[in-house]
Amino acid sequence: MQYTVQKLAQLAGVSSRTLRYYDEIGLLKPSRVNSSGYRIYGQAEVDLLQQILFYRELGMGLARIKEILTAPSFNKTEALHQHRRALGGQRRRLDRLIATVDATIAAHEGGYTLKNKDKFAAFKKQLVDENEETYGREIRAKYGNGTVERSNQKVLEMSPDQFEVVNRLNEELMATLKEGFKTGDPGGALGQKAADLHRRWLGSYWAEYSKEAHMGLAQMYVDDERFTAYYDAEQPGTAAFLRDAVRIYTGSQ
Amino acid sequence: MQYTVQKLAQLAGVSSRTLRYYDEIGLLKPSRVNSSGYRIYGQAEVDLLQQILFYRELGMGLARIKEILTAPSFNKTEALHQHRRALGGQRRRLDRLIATVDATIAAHEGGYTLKNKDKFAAFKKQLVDENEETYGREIRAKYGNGTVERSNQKVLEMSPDQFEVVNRLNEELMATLKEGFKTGDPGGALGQKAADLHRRWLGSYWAEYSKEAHMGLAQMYVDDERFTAYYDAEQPGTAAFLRDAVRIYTGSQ
DNA sequence: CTTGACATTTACGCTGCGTAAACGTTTATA
DNA sequence: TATAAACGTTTACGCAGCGTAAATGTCAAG
Repeated sequence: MQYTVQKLAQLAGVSSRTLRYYDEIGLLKPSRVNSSGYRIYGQAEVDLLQQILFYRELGMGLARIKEILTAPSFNKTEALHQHRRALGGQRRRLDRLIATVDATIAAHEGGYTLKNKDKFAAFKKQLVDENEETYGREIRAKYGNGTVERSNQKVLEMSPDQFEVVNRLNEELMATLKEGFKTGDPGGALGQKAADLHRRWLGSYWAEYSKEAHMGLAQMYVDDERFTAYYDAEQPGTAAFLRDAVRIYTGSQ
Repeated sequence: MQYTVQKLAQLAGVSSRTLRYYDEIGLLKPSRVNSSGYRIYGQAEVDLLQQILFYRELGMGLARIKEILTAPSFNKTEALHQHRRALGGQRRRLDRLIATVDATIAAHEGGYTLKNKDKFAAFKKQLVDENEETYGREIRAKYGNGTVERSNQKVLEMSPDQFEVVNRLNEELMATLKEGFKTGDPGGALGQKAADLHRRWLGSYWAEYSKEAHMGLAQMYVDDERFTAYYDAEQPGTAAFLRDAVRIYTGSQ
């Protein structure tokens, strides 16, 4: 059985351009080329193409497929395992994305559709209440009722967009802290970046900024075990690292 | 607060190239350009960049992000819903890929590691046995013991690679049948492609091919309700469509 | 005044083809 | 048999989102 590009393309359900491309990169060469320069494929090439398409459907790159299929000694099983790990990573990433999108949608729907307007408000209110319940007394004792009330008010007034920014800032802060902690130097670039992010994150909650208040809050992260637990969740010592970074950042003492 | 490219890049955790690119495509322009041509960004740009990066992390394209952020009237919620649907599709696709890779790995490990050599063999044997149990009597009655034995033997001798090809052929056959069925024309391109795929799929099981045997098998797909159920699973009438396509393909009657 | 660290623009490279242009070959039809 | 339609060929740009030079200008420090 002999096939021209078009025939093989139709048989395999790909475009003729694809076959020419595979020829070009040396992935699938025709068995011969006739006197007019036409590519002629035989049964062996059909079978090989099936294999190529199989691996392609698994989401593998053509270069990888070439390795697997052309080097007979290539360890296909190991390649598959590696690919499987990559896919697993992709899925975890996707799941995270989906969760975030869902949360964002919930916030938007609450915020922008009149029908569910209260939903987002309730969402934020719950956040404020939770915060009050968890940290309220200490923060009020330390910063006074006015500061806390203004902070809560600021959260309640946030638009979904601002809310996103805050969440992103927080995520970035945590990531920077994680990296910075590894360096062990709160005065280093990462430590100071973390302190700066923390200041900006704080700016989303506090109406006015002062170095003293900033430093005071950072100190509380170490003094109050509930804060410590939050920041040390992934890596013990992170809260202290942030406190030290903020101390340097604010130039305290 | 004023930032140059590098500063902003460091602050946001992206490369300066990225910021220039965003400027180039009009996604994020600096607040001003100084006399030396340096890009200067202000607080507003920092905030906008945060939003851009937020949507980027959701896996959105920059063009889409531009729409969302530059057109103030753009329906963000709808865009998010749409994106959510796309992500859902991606996850379903990923899950399918992962299942296939896992199955392939199982076959390979059985086939190639000595330790689990029997596993793949057992896998194939089970397939043969199941087949025997389900269709054995009819097929033996129709084609004789020899044909069935040789078919079973062929399956048992398959390498994992051949196995993959067969599975892929089957998938392609089902897909082509599904599309072809919509056209309602078993003599059309898709119908005949399905018949050809079916022949090639058959070639993986049967030692020798004959038009009569091919046609006979296709007829059985209609006569035997277990076959019919298999092919009609997604769309009733598919088995008959395949029978008709094979009738034309083999030039029977 | 030099050095080094920044900034700028221009432009090619990567993946996996789609799509078009410009042109030769085979096949079917008038 | 002439011609048109349907195929084949090569060359090459385009897509997304930057990475990575290369060539060159600017700024702060020693």
